[in-house]
Amino acid sequence: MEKAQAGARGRNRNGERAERSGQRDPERTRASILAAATQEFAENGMGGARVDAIAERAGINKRMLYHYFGDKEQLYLAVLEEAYIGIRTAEKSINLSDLEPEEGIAELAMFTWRYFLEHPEFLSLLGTENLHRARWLRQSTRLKELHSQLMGKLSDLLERGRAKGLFREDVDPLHLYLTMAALGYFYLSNQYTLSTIFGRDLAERPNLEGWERHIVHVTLASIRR
Amino acid sequence: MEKAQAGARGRNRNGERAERSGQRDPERTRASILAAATQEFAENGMGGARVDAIAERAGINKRMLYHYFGDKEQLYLAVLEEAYIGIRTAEKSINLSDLEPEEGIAELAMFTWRYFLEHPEFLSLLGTENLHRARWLRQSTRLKELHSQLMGKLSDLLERGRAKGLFREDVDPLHLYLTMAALGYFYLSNQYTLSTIFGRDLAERPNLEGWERHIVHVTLASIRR
DNA sequence: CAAGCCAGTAACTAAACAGTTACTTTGTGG
DNA sequence: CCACAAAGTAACTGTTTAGTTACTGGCTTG
Repeated sequence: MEKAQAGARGRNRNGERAERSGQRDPERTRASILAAATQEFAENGMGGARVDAIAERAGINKRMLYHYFGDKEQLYLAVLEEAYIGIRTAEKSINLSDLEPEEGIAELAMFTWRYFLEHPEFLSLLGTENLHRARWLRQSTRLKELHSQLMGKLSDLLERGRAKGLFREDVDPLHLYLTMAALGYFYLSNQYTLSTIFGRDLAERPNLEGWERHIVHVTLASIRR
Repeated sequence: MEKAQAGARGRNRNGERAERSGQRDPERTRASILAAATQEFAENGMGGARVDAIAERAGINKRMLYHYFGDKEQLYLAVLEEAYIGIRTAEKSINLSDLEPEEGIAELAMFTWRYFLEHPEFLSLLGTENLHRARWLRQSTRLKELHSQLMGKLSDLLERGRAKGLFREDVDPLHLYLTMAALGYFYLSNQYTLSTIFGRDLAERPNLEGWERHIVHVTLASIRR
């Protein structure tokens, strides 16, 4: 740990070299491989991604990729893990305790939508992972321990809304989560076929804003008494 | 046309041979290649699908595949076109004129859900096509002419419901269609990662039935006055 | 009934691919 | 300051892949 840190920030005899991005930097190399792999896997899927393309994108020698990650499959798993960690981390920072139940639900619906909108690579990786029936996700002990923060917040809001007589008694928090996620995921992940078939560009600003309002409306309508 | 028909049903001098699956049968060969390719592309995506695997699955020589379809990409396009034709054909056979507006909407929501449930290969092909930003769908003149029957039926039901004062005035038929489709698509296409993460098998009968009821409920709740 | 076209086979090819070998360079701790 | 470990490079290897070549066998039409 200390060794890596010393190497990374380059405190050597003559400081010049290290400051200007020093020739060696394991952490930066690892990070750039991971970033390049995320792009490549998101754009082409597991079957279409090319190890050589990842190396080129990362500006490193292919050998390094095997040095840091083992093989293509382990690299893919690292990418998937990082993507999940990203959304789970973002979920943690939401604070709803000051909000009324309806406002809180609306906030969570918008959070999910906006996260999907800003992280198309996450949606794409989910698609690839599901094509393979969660083969790598199921292998990952790290990810199986990483529970969604959203479910707890959702259950809490449902309880508060129920107590106020606003929401129905029998709402399943999982159903509520799936509803919000489904509306955002489908619109974005299928935007290309949908835009082509309906002759209407779903990626245009007004359409995106209209769909965000729609998600909030549908989500709330589905749980109200 | 007449030539093909004569060849297909094998009316030759000595009828025996032709009856027992005659050695030559262009239409059957073409169909079995298409069926095998549909499976292979659905299971592995465009990047992961293997031409040799398709030939083996179809029980034909790889040469025939190039003979009938040109190359891998054109074969994929044929598979995609057939898949869309399948759902559009099924849509045509729905008759809603005898139903009340709410019943009709519920019927369409259930139709969409059940079609997705019974045709996982269609969902998978959509996923692959969207990964590639509708690259092949956009090329296909056949598919761009093949409009969804559902939108017309939906608009009609919305109009009737609006006239009866049941539905809101400002419902966008496209939003309604996307809502129904999103709820079905996401649940099924992402069932593997979702089941893993939430520790609850979404493919179990009671869960599937519960989700069907949920789709109908949400869809109707989203348009009611 | 023969001429020619279409269905079908097997073996091949060139390129792309994941992964490896053998080597050099750089930084650090004893 | 040197020994050793980790970071990095270039060129290679065996395999898999899409697509082709050169051929055989069977059906239909004039």
